[in-house]
Amino acid sequence: MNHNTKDTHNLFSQYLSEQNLRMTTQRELILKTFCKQKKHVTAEQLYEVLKKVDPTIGHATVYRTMKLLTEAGIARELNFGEGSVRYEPDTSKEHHDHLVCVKCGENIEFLDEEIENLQKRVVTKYGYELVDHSLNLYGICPKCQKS
Amino acid sequence: MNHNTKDTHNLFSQYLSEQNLRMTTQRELILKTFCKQKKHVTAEQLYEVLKKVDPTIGHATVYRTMKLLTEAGIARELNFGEGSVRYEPDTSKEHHDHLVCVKCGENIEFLDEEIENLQKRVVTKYGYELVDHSLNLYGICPKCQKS
DNA sequence: ATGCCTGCAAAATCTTTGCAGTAGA
DNA sequence: TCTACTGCAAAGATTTTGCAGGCAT
Repeated sequence: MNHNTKDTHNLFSQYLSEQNLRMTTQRELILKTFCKQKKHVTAEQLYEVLKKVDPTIGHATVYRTMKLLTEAGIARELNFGEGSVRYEPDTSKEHHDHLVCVKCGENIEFLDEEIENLQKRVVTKYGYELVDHSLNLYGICPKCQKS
Repeated sequence: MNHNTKDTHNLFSQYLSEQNLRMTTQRELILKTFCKQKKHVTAEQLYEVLKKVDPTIGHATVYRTMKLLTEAGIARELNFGEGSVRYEPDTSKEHHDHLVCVKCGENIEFLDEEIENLQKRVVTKYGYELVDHSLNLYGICPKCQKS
């Protein structure tokens, strides 16, 4: 499920040194905390969690580090149209899309090979080179249908 | 292609009176101008166009009206992760998804019945009731591949 | 007249940036 | 040591809200 923290730490260290950047205690802590999260978090939510561990940490550091983690391929930005970006671990090999409940926010990750293949077909048809894609299905979950 | 302006005007008038709201000259102008746009516009871009016709129009009115048009089912919000929301005419009967070039922003609308059906299958599988969905494919267009 | 609507400006969010001091390698 | 990194606060960007006056019904 979750990334193995050691793996991502190595990945991040490698990315940083390639870019002539440094591993710092803050970046280590942010990565570790991010990987522990069970849900897709916003930078702000992650900041709130981090403050409990290290009250001196700053907003900007969280934002800057999440950007780095995204560039390193460790995190992935999700946009559900809420006004702020959410992040999930980016395990490229386990790509998936999202089914979000518009009432309670419950969030299911799914993967449908057929949809993936059809997407590639569309892209090819127009001569594009696929870089990324985002498929969000918005609905009402079984619980919310009852209430 | 575009909505027939008269149709949307009637739709909007009807929606407004249902909600005990009023048709105003500003709302008429915003709707008319929005329908004329060939590309997906942000509220800010639309405001810039509107200012040329009516220099007294305010930011807030554009934002408020686009929200109303969305509720009325005439406009549809698109989020390509740019930081601001774009709007397109929402012709529910002609639903489509988007293929966006990450370099030049060129934007192709497409519809793939098979993908649509597979989406419904996923939603049903999890017991959800489908409300909406958004599929964005990001790639590099043929022109940008060459340069 | 009633009360919705408008433009303006201020506020609210979310995110980025400049700066002076701090700390990795 | 050298220069990237940090926290802070200010600045940016987008969108929302409060208000006093205006306009539709």
